[in-house]
Amino acid sequence: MTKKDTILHAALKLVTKEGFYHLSMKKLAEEAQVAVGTTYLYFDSKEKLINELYLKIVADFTEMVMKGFQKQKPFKDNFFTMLGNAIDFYVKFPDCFSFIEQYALSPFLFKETQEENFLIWEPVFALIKNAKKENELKNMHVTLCAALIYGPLTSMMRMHIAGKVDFSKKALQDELSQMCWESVTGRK
Amino acid sequence: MTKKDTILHAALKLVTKEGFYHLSMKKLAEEAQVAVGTTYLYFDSKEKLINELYLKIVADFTEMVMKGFQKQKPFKDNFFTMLGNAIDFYVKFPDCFSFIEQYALSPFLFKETQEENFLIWEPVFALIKNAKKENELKNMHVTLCAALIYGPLTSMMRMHIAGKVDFSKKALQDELSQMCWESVTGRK
Amino acid sequence: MTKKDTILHAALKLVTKEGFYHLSMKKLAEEAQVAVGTTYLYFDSKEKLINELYLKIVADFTEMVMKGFQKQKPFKDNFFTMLGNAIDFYVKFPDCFSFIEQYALSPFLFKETQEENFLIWEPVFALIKNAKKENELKNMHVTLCAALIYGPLTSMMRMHIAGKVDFSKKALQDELSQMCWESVTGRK
Amino acid sequence: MTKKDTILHAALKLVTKEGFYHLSMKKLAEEAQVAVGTTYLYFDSKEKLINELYLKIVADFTEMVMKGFQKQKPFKDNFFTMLGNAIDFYVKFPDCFSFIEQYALSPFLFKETQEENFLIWEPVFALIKNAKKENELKNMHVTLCAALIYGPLTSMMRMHIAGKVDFSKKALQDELSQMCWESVTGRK
DNA sequence: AATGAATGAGAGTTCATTCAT
DNA sequence: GATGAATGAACTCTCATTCAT
Repeated sequence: MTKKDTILHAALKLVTKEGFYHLSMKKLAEEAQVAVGTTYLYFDSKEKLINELYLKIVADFTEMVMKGFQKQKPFKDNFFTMLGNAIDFYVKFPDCFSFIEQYALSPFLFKETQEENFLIWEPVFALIKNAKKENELKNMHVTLCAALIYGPLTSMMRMHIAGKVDFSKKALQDELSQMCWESVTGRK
Repeated sequence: MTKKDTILHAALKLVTKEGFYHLSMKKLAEEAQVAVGTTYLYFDSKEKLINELYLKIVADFTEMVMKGFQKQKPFKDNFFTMLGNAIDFYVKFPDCFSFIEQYALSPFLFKETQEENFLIWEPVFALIKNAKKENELKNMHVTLCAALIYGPLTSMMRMHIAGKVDFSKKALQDELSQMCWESVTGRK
Repeated sequence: MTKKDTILHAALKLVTKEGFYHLSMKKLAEEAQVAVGTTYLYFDSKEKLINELYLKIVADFTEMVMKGFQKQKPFKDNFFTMLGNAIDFYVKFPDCFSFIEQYALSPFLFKETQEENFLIWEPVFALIKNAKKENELKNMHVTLCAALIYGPLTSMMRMHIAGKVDFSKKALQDELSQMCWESVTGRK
Repeated sequence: MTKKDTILHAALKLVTKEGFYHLSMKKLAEEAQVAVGTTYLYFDSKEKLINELYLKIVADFTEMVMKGFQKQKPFKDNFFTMLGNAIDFYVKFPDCFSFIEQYALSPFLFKETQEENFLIWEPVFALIKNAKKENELKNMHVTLCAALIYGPLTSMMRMHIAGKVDFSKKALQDELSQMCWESVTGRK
């Protein structure tokens, strides 16, 4: 792991544990076991660091989610593949989920537009576009469809992290996938 | 409006506009058009202020959502009433939505347990309990059911606030309600 | 007791208990059971209040110490009378001792000259002047003589207040007087 | 001089000049010619700084006073050595005297017990214990004996600092020592 | 490249004082 | 006379950032 990655990793851990509000460059440096000054060799500012971390996580997430996606495959296959991938990613890396959510919700925290808040949604919209062509979905607004897929996932993750439910169980994950599927298609 | 409410109102506005991260007592006082010291006449600390605001919003939300709920009514009526109420509240007071989301997502921002993050979920769980007795819901884990109801709503609101969609439109709201209904019951 | 005295009394109590450093007008008002504003009806400022309290205590002390002093009486009588009076005063009103000491030691706390720090010494110097005429004292610098009388008394009081010794015991008080007497005169 | 010592030195100077009451971290930093933040690199808090300074001064004082003290020497030698040392220390470092006095007199200024107020008395009590074995002292309570030694010294120093007397004069210092000696032993 | 002491603006909070009631 | 809500300057302390080493 490069020193840059070590720092990003430490940032992720601290943000998850204590939140943006309590993240300080000193604590970050300690966690990453480097000097404060070292951080600034790799990142122009705290803000840039956070943004870079966000983009990295989104890229990882997107890559993971798209794994196995094939345009020519039936929509149903792609749907379960991608939703399954997303669940896997979040359950495996709850810190990433936690970070993304905090980032998305903090207005102007470390970003100038709200656009990038929705980068994480890209795969969802890609999937929907794919489905539309096949006329697989119930007739509804595209954002609503996205909300029906991504919303329950985030809610489950929040409860999982809070210890309200154990979302690492395969059965529960499958249940979510199935319910989402029925929800947007109306079919079993 | 009492001075205390003026301050809470200003806090809500600022948190929505700039996020927790940038909320300072000085800016808050300016926004509320009082002196810094005045804030401390009504709240022991910034922390207490934020917590109080959160509890107030949750109380308002809960009250609003429960309006029209009647145990003896058919579950379907209560479902559409409550979900409609929730949508109305959030669309009418997007600041409240934004605040609640930030608060819930911030680990240990100003709270020691994660319990209170889920106060906002109370009405949802109340509704589900109500439904269980009538055997109206698809067979699924209770938290999943809650996620299928509350998740899409929050996702829609996020997109609404980001300007991705206009969720103030009655048609779209009804669509969400209908889709959620189908999603958790499997019936039209 | 007039309201003014009530306030002074509260100030004395608080300064003794928590020290100048922690004395606030709000706490003072609470202790005196008046409104903060009321304090300012009787004293122009915190500073003036403290100064007035100091002068009052010094006046009380001086009056008490001089009680029974008579120029025509033998020096020895006056010596034991006055030193006894001083001991009585301090033991009876340890708060006053504590206040005076703090006041005297705080450079420019609430005063512009150091002169008034020594008002409390007046009776001592008066006594010494009285003695000089009678040629009763050992040959020594007048300030040293004052120090030999007043110094041990303050030291005993400090230890008394700290609980190191019980200076309320008559035997110990008499011992101090006797030792001081021998110390400045060289006679039993 | 290390930066830490520079800061302690500045604190001592300011406390002497303006008193605890007016000591602010900003003024302290200015006096020490460092940034405010720098102070906090060396001391956790104002409180800790003050306490550390106190302990340092007491240690210096004690070391200085004990210099030349030898158990096997006659008590008289030790008495004059130690008292002379104490006088020297205070006359040479009146700021230290001033600081110690203020610290000792401030109830709960920055300390939780009154115990440490008396650290400065340690050498005095050590000396007395030494004397007791040799049966040199008049028969009196041990605290009274301590008061007869340390009390006049502090009183002289107070008057010296206030400009009432010039205690830097060797003759006056010797006079004090001699008077104290006679006072506690009854012998010349 | 790497360090961490140093910086100083800005944070949350307190408090002597005022003034409309 | 009496009140106490309101003020804002000043307090202690933090922290993103810099720079000499």
